[in-house]
Amino acid sequence: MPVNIPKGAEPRISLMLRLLHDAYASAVDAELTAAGFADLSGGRAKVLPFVPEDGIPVGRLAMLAGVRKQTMAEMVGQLQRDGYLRSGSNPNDARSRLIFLTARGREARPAAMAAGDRVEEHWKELTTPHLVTRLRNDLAKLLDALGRSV
Amino acid sequence: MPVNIPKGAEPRISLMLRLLHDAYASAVDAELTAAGFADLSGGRAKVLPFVPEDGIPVGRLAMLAGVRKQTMAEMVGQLQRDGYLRSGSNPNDARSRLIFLTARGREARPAAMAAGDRVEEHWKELTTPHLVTRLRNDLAKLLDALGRSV
DNA sequence: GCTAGAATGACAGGGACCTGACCAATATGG
DNA sequence: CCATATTGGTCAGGTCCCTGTCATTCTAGC
Repeated sequence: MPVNIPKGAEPRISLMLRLLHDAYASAVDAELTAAGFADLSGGRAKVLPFVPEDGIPVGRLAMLAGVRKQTMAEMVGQLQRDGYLRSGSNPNDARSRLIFLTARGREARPAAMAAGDRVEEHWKELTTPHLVTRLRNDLAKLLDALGRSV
Repeated sequence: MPVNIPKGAEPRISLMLRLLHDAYASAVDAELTAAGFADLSGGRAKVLPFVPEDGIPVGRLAMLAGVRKQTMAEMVGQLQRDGYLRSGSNPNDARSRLIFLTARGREARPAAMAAGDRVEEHWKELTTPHLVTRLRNDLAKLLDALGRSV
């Protein structure tokens, strides 16, 4: 449980962003464990939804998931080791390899996709659907204003 | 520059929280560098505002800053190495040592406090003051609902 | 007084990200 | 058609934060 900060003066937005992000991540982990994929941590699980049947290169996957390609390469490596993904050669480009889902990966994918949804649903129950929707919109607007298209 | 994610379907709140947090952190770093404290990273800078004249133990500092005491111990170690903090013994408790600001620390403190404010100001200019305030409130409400008092 | 439990913090290790420097293969254009 | 830029990926290293475990010290209840 990641810290309780004392009631008092205005907390920094930065701190709240981090705490909320951490809360999200551990909630996703809990969902995945409950769904029988305990070895699929939140960080790695978010990769699966972006892997199409006909394969995808690592760099593209990184862009979709919003991380650097080095990070994605590491995640994909672990997911391969754990049997969720496999890689094959790319006939159109000898530099890159294509990443595919394995049978286990296909099994886990719906759970991975649902986990995030469940967390957001839970947040809506804890507060109001409106608040969560507004939060999402405000985050998106701010990121857009900062030059990160979302 | 931390990734541009493609316009498209709903981005996960989790992703936006992380991207925004990263944006905040690098903006703070930029402010601190501009203020002449290039060796003071955002992570460490947030410690200074919580160090009172009469000293404070590491664990308490951790609680105030919203991190684990191990993390704070590490940060304090670096800040000591870089001359922003010093530690003395605690007359009331032989287990703990008290952390104090050095002259350099006292110099840096206003900059550290201002940096976060400046970033939030900038965000208000980029969007609207109302949006940022609302975001802050919504984050606080959600954290509260999740059992993290803020 | 003395001992059970709480609190302070140190040590060891891990996870999810990042930047920078680099190589290999492809695409481009003069 | 060959020099150059671009793109796909890897290697090395760093940041910020976490958990778990352990020794030391303080504080109450008996």
